[in-house]
Amino acid sequence: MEENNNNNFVEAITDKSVDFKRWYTDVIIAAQLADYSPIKGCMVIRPYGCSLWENMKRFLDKKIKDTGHENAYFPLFVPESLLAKEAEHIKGFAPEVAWVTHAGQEKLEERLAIRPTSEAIIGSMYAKWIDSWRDLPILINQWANVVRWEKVTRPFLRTTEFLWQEGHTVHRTEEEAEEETLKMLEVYKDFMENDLAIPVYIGRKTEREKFAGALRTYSLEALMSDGKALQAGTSHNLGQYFAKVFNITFQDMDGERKFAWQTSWGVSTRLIGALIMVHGDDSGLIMPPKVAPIQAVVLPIWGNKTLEGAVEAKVKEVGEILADVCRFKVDDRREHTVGWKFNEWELRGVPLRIEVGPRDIEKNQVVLVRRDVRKKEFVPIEKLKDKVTELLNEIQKNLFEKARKFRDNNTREATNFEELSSMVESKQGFIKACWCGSEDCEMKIKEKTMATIRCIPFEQKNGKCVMCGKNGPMVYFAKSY
RNA sequence: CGGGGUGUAGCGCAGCUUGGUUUAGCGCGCCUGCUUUGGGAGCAGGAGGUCGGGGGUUCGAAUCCCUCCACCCCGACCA
Repeated sequence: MEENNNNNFVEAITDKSVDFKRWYTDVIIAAQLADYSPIKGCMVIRPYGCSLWENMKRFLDKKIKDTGHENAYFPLFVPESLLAKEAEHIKGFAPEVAWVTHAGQEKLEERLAIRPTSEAIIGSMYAKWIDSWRDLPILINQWANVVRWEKVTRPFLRTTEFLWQEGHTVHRTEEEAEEETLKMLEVYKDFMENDLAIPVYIGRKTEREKFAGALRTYSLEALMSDGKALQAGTSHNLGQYFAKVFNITFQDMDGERKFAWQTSWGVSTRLIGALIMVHGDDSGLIMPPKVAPIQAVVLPIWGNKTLEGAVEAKVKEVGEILADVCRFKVDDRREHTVGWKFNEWELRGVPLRIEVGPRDIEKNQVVLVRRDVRKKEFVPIEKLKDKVTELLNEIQKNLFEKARKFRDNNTREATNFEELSSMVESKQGFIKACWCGSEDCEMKIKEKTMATIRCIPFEQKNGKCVMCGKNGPMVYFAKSY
C-alpha cells in the first residue's frame, strides 16, 4: 500500500497506467457497480450499477418510443426446431447457445434454447401477425436478458447473461428497412454522445464482421482510454433473410404476395463498460451527470458539538433547495470521517460534491467540488440552485469534449502497411487507412497487426489499399475489445 | 478452447522449498465504547478460518501427490 499525501488517496484500485484491465475490474468492484457471482461468467449488477442502467434505459427508451416504436416482450426460450430453421444465423451462435433439456426429472420432448438473441422467436410471431401491407411497418422493441455462453467473460463487456434492448422491425420495402436501420444508428449516436458523453464513429461493418444472417450491419465504435476500440452498438438491415426462413409475407398494394424486409438493432449493458473506460480516472469512476445515479452528494462537516445542530439545519436547507434540481444524496454517516467520504464518492464517480461545514454557516455558503476537474468553488446559498444546474451541464459537456479530443488525438491516418502496423503497435487508437474491400486483405492485416476493421464510415474518400494497393474506401482500423 | 498464473478470515498477504513449537499468523476492514470529523482519525476491548472442493501418501498435511473447480493474464470467437 503506497502512501502519497497529494493525489492518490485511493488504496483500493490499481492505477490505470499500471494495469488498465485491473483498474477496470477494481473500479467496478470498489464502486459497487457489480460483483462476481457463484455462476461462471455471470455477474450481479448491484443497486448502484442497476440505477445507472435504469437511467440509461430511461433516456434510450424515450428516444426509441419517440421514433415510433413500442415495447413488447417475447419468451426467453426458443424451441430447437425454430432456431434450426435457418442455417446461417444459427451457425454464428451455435457454440454459445445454452439449452434447457429437462423439466424436473423429465426430459423435454424438444430442447429449448435460451435466447442468444430473439430473431427466431420474434420472426415466427411476425409471420402470424402480418398478412397485408396495411399491417406494416411493425416497430417493436424489447428490453430483455439474453445468454451467450462465452469462453472469456469480463464484467459488463462480455458476460454470459446480459441485459439489452433489441429492436425488431418489419417493413414493406428494402428502402424503408434501410432507412430504419440508419435512423436507429443515429438514435444510438445521439444517445451515446449526448447522454453518455461517449463520442462514436459510425459506419458499416465488413462482410466478415457483420451479424450472422444480416444484409448489412452498421455499428458505433468508441475509443476506450487505453487506446482500444469498443463496439458500442449495432443496427442491422436483415433484408429478407429471416422473412424467407419464417415465411413472413404480406400481400402488397399491387396484389402480389411478397417477403417482408426486417431490421434489428441493439445496445447492451456493455455500454456501462464503455462509460467506465471512457471517463474514469485513477481515483475511480466519473459519471456523466445525465445518467449518474447520484448527481450530487451533500457532506456535512460536523465540527465541534456546539455547531452540529447548525450544520444539520443547513444540510436540511440545502436538501430542500436541491429537491427538484438534481438527484442527490446526503451522506451523514458518523462512522466515516469526511476525508474518507471525499474519496469514497470520487471513487463512485458522483459529479458534484457539496460540503456544508461550520465555516460555511457563518458565510451562508456551501463548497462545491467538481469530480471531473476537481475545482472547488464557494457558492452563496441563494445561488446554489442555479449553480448546481449550471455545473452539472458543464460537467456533461466537458466529459464529452474531453473524450472527443482524446478520440480525435488518437485517430491517425496511415497511407501504407508499415505506417498502419507501427501505429497499431506504438499508439493504438483508431487508424484511418484505405482497404480494397477483399476479405483476403482484411484477414492478412488482422493476422499481421491484430487490428480489425471497426467500420467503414459514410463520408468517403477512396485510396489505395494498404495491403494490395487496389482502390478502395477509407476505413477505421483498431485493436478492439 | 489452447498457453501461463493464482487460490490461506470480508480484502491484501506471510507460512509451503525442508510435513511436527501453529492452538494457523500479520495488515486493513468489521463489532463495542469513548474521543474525533474542511482530503481515507486515535485509544482500549472484541468477533471472525472445514487453509478453493474431492481423493490419496503419512503416525501426522495449509505444506507432498492426483483430480476437479473458480478467478486473473496472453492468444482464437463474440454485444
